[in-house]
Parts: sequence; structure tokens; C-alpha cells
Amino acid sequence: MKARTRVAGTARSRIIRAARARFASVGFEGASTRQIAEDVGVAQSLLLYHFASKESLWKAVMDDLFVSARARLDEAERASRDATIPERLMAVARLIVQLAAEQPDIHRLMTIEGRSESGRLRWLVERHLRPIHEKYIAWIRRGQRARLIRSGDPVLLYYSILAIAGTTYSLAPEIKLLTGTTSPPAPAAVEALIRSLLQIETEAP
Amino acid sequence: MKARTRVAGTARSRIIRAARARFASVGFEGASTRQIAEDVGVAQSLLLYHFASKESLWKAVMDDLFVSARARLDEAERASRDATIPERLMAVARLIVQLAAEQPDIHRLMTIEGRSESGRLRWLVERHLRPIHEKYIAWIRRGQRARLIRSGDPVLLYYSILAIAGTTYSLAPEIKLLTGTTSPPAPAAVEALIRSLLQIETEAP
DNA sequence: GTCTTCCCTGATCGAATGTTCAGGGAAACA
DNA sequence: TGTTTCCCTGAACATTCGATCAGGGAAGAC
Repeated sequence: MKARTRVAGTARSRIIRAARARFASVGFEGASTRQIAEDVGVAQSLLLYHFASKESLWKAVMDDLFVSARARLDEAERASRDATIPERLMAVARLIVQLAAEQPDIHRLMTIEGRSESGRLRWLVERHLRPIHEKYIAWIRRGQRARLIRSGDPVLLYYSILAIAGTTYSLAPEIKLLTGTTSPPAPAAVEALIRSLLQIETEAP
Repeated sequence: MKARTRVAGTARSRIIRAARARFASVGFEGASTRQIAEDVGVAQSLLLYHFASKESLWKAVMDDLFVSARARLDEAERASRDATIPERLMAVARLIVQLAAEQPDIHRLMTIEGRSESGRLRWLVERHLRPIHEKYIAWIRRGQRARLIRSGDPVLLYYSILAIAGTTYSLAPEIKLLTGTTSPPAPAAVEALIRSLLQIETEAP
């Protein structure tokens, strides 16, 4: 049983990993199950054995992504539990930048799905996005009431944070072609930009 | 002759418009020429009469986009010719926000192509992106030398400006599902965020 | 009038798409 | 030793893909 599930587990998770890369680069409609199967090195029919359909595979990719992301977000929240609201927000922002730097596919997947209304987007919003969104919008509002972060539409601020956090990593291929630079910016530099955006003063050392 | 070219012109440009929308929402691979033809109300073979291939159609869409965008950028530069470097940058940023608000497809098209290296991306970089990129990177450097805008990697700043400018409009469908809001933020609000990001003081009234 | 040019359609091509299905074959259970 | 369970493959399905081609048909040139 051990060996069986281990082998099965790796096949399944390798499919999810390959599918994530394909969905992130060419989108749901552009990705083909045969391509993904070839990337993994298995028969194409295996994808539809593990996942009932291409859409189920996509949902599995998203679940896999958000389960680990939300776990790390909870951890960052707990670790900064005693800090001020702006610093808690910055702790979360720092993690988001880190995640985007480690796995740029995350930002690619999100920005590729949010641009047109679809059943998949509705599923994603209700299952994963809404709880995260509402929590941090509330945080921003609290910080604004205390006059510790800049005023303005909280939703706009929230999406601007996500945009800054992910774009440089998400568009790395384009930036590489333009500048020749192969090494993306350090997360600390991106974090500093978010601090400027929110007009949060840097803590005295 | 007049009527002929007029009719032909509208058919061709209607194809470009429909193709832009499809490419922007589902990407190059996900878009199908038959869908685009159906949107326009013409035969699919007409697309390949006007444009030699699907890729030629995509290039025509991009040319159409950048020709008008670069004309408006030149105009904004000329209008702000006597201002300081930071204010000239903000004039350009303001226009970019306006363009993104008017035609969110622009930002969608750009972010969908820049995420994976392809022949199309190389074509786009060399034909349209590089001249714009290099000009404004130089502007940012000049502003930094004069200590009028914040320090930091100019490329990172440049892409952060683009990210903030476009993301709220690009992800409007997602934001609508999350918040119920149908009206996207005013360009002035987005512009104010970019000003914070670059740490440019607002001019005294 | 005829001829040419140009916009456009319909039929059709081979290739690729997502999905279904029958069955193989090894490990776990009896 | 059967028997069942589960991971996996290969063949096949109808549909859709981008692309090709022959031809219609109206407008301008002559």
C-alpha cells in the first residue's frame, strides 16, 4: 500500500504541477491535456482518470495552490499578531511578494482568470478569493481609520498591492528580453515599493 | 472605389476589433478564428483572406493598438514639454491610466503575452516595446539623479507603474464578482497611487 | 459592351481537441 | 491461491482547429 500510494501520489501531483505551468502560460482554453500529459510523461487518458475532466484538473490545480498559500498566510498573520495594523499588512504583503517570486505561476494564473467572466472565475471567487479579499480589505479600512495608511478606495489599494507584488515576476520573460537581466528584483525591493504606495513610515531601527 | 474601400475597411477593422477582444480574454492559443469570424458576422475564410494567418492577424491587432497608443504618448510628451521630469513622467502615467481605463484589453493583451517566451513576444518587444521602454527608463533615471523621484531599480518602478495603471481595469470582471461594483475606479485615483509610489510631491495649487 | 480587380463565401483538408471505453497488470486482501 | 482494488495504457469517438482552394459577384477600368 505504501509504495502504491506513493507512486500514485507523485503521478497525480506531477500532473498538477505540469498543468499549473501550462494553464499559467497559455490559459485554460489554450492548454491541451495531451501537452500536459507529454510534459509529465504519462498517457493522456491518465489525466482524465485522476480528474474527471479538464475543468476538474484546473480546479485541482487551484485548490492545490490556495491550500498552501492560505496556510502560509495564516502563519504570517499569527507571527505578526502583536504588531500594528500597517505592519501586519506589510507582513502579509511581504509573504505575497515572496510567493510571487518563488512561484510566478501564481500571479499568472490569477491574472489570466480574472479578466473575463466565466464559470471558473465564479468558482474561484466563491471558493478561495472572497475570504482572503474581505479579510484584508477590512484590515486596510482599519488602518485608514487610524490614519496609519493612505486614504483611497481599499479595493484599489488591495489590487495595487497584488499588482506590484506579482507583475515583475509574472512578466519575467518579457523583462528578460527587454533588458537581458535574468535575475528578477529582490522581494525586499518590491516590498519597499508597497510601503511607499501605502505611505507607511519605515520603522525606526 | 470609395464605397468599396469603405465597406472593406470596416470589415477589416471590425475583424481586428473582435480579434483584440478574443485574444485579450483567452489568449492567442485559446482564441479561435471561427469564434472571431462569428463575432463579426463574416465567413471564417475572410479572416485568412485579409490576414495571411492567425499569427498575422494577431500582429495586425498589436500594430493597430500601438500605432494609436504611441501617437497619444507623443502628444502627451509634447504637451508637457516644459514641465519637470517627474511631472512629465506623471503626464505619461496619466495617459497610460486613461488608456487602460478606456480599453482594458490593452493591459490584458500585454500581460498575457509577456508571461512566456515566444516568437510573438520577441516580435512585440523588438517592434513596439523596446523604444517605449528605453525612453521612460531613461526618464526615471534622470528623475532619480535629480532626487525628484524615489530611488530603486528603474525597471521595477516602470513595471510597477504599468501594473498599478492597468490591473484594476484589467481584472474588472473579478472585482465585479467580488464587490458587486460595476464602476471601476476613476483614473485620477489610480494616478494618485502612482504619485505615492514614485514619491513625487503634489504640486502646490 | 468586355475585362480586370478585389471582397467575400462555402466546401474541404489533415491535424488536434476533450472525452469515453475496454482491458492490462501489479499490489493488497481473502 | 483466487479475488478484488486501483493505477495506468492504447484505441477510438465526434468535434473543432488553422489553413487551402475554387468560385461568385459587384465595382471600376477600358
